[in-house]
Amino acid sequence: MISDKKPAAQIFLPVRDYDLAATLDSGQVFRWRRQANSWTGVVGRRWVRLTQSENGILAETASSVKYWDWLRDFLQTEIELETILKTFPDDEPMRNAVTACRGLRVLRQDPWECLASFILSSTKQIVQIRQIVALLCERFGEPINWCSVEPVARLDSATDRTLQFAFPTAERLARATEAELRACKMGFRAPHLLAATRQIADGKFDLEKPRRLPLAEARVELTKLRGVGGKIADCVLLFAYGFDSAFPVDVWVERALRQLYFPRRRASAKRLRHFAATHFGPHAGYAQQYLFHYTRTKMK
DNA sequence: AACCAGGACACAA
DNA sequence: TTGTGTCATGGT
Repeated sequence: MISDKKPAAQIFLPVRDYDLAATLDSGQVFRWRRQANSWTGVVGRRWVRLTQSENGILAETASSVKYWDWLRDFLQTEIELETILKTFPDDEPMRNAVTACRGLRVLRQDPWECLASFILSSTKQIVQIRQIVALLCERFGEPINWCSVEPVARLDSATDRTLQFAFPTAERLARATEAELRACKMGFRAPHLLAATRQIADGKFDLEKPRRLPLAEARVELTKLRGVGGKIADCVLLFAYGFDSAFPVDVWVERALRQLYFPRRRASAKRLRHFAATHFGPHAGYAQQYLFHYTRTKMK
């Protein structure tokens, strides 16, 4: 296993209103580790360390890099956050969420990694999803170049080994057995992941197709995959395909909607869906992420 | 020590 | 259409 020890390339991405911590620790991605005010993770086949500063983000990679578009795209540093925030409804819950989570961004992930990760997410706490994904990468992922982390700044010494591997490809996972997957602690999600993986590896499902469809059709398409219902489809549509109006409703968001918008009323599930689909505007998914992170962290 | 977690699915009424 | 049981696993 090759370790360069020191980063081989770096770039400074100037950006304001970007909160790395809120973004990387808000349940969109599951492979990022914090040490001091740096975050280490893997994007595609690249080990990356990001360091927040006042005027932007310093990015360092273990391998040499010529172009950085893949990272700007992943981090979404080029978008005008202010423009998006202005489209949010001007009500008190939304104002509180935005104030509490200023600088939170919706990332643009690889569809396969996002899809597989969220198939593993059902009725799991985020910490546990991280564990499962870590095991999956260590056991089935390709080794990549990485840098060692300073022991002094290291808060989580046992877990950075997983960042020495890329996220496993669908082709590799398709050759795994259900027992091997269950050994990664994913339980009843193992047959789901395996079936979906094979649909993709066998070419029966094209992960590029949803990109070309309107939201509603893309959603139907994704739910053809085993283990993918409406909620997980919405996550992938929002976090990977860039459908900003996709609105995932998990237990936290449902709780937030009932609590913040329908206190002391027994809003039906149908009414809640209608509210979610109409109240939050063209970037509803973005608003959803603020509500999710807000209720999960700030409202205890 | 119960309770709960970024659900999906098959099936009932 | 809405409601139930089931499926594993570990943190709090």
